[in-house]
Amino acid sequence: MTRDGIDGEAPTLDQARRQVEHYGLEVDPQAVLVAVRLISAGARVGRAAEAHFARFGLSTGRYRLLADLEDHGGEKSPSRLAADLDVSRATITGLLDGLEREGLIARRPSTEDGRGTVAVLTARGAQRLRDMASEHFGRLEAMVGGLSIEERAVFLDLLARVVRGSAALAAD
Amino acid sequence: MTRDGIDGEAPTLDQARRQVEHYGLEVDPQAVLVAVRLISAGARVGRAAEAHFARFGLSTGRYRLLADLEDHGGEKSPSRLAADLDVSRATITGLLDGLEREGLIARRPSTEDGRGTVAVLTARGAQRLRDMASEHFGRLEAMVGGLSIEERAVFLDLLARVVRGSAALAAD
DNA sequence: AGGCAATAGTTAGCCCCCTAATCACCTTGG
DNA sequence: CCAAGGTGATTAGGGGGCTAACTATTGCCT
Repeated sequence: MTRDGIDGEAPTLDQARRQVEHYGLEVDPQAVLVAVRLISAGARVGRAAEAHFARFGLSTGRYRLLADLEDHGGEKSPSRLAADLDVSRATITGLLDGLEREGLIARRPSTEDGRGTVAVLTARGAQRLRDMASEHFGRLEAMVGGLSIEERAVFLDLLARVVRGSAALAAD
Repeated sequence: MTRDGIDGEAPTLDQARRQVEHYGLEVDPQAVLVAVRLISAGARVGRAAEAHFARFGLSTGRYRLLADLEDHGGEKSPSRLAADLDVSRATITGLLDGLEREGLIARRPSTEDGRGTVAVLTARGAQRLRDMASEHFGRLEAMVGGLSIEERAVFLDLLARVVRGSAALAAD
């Protein structure tokens, strides 16, 4: 498991230790390992999610947008979507373009703001969500099936704290 | 903290419950929440990492490649890099292109395989790693600073198991 | 009222990652 | 010994995300 070259994906404690020593730093190798594993895990999970949504002709971003729209009654402005999904407005434009091309959402001008637009979930979009719901949620559940209820609670807590800590990466 | 609209980023248990109910599924909302939070956290951390590496004129992928190269004595074939970093060979080609353009690595033809190339860490590349080491590792350490030693160990374990579970997303 | 900063949305250009297809070279087996 | 299949690397084309810059509209403030 700590072998080299075979699994080739998860960074090891040895690697972290070697690096820290190589530069003569006084940093805890385990802390580095946790950080590196999290970054690596994030990428892996992200790609798995992308493959998952591809089955339904969607991507992670497009699904999140659709689901958020539905949860909000089927209508929302792009700016609001950007804030709620925590991505840039430009990204929302791109996601809406794709979803509109497939007829899963529609854009209509805002009635109360001349600059504004509102994204509307179409019947087709709602249908797509319905069609995939069972398999989608089933797989999500299976993904965390290896953890007990208590472990899940602990994981949620730790994850939230590390995510908060990740601000330290980008700070300044 | 479970309020809506303010933090606008982390999905809530309420949302998960609403969705599951909406489709009349027998799925544990907490399990869904954990999965969704993980996916969302992965994206967030990934973007933070990208911003972090941008400070040094690198990206996550480029840094990982450089670090792996150094840890391996400064030389490795693209295929080997692809396997060890767990990305496609095409991605490695792109990363090497960028790094070569900046003079951080060089490509030279393999001596024992006419098809092969080997990526070599240049002095400039090694220097770049040295220059950023202190800040880089310091920030990584700060990122997980909110967790105690024991919590880090627990987190590593849970993370590994969830990542293993993420195969369930892409399976079939 | 008139000017000007703030906001909504889009566009353009960049990087990362992917898959599929291509070309070159290696290796094996009839 | 040479054809066929395998492997190394690249290219082409796609999607997602970002920032910065641009257009249009709003709304505040003097």
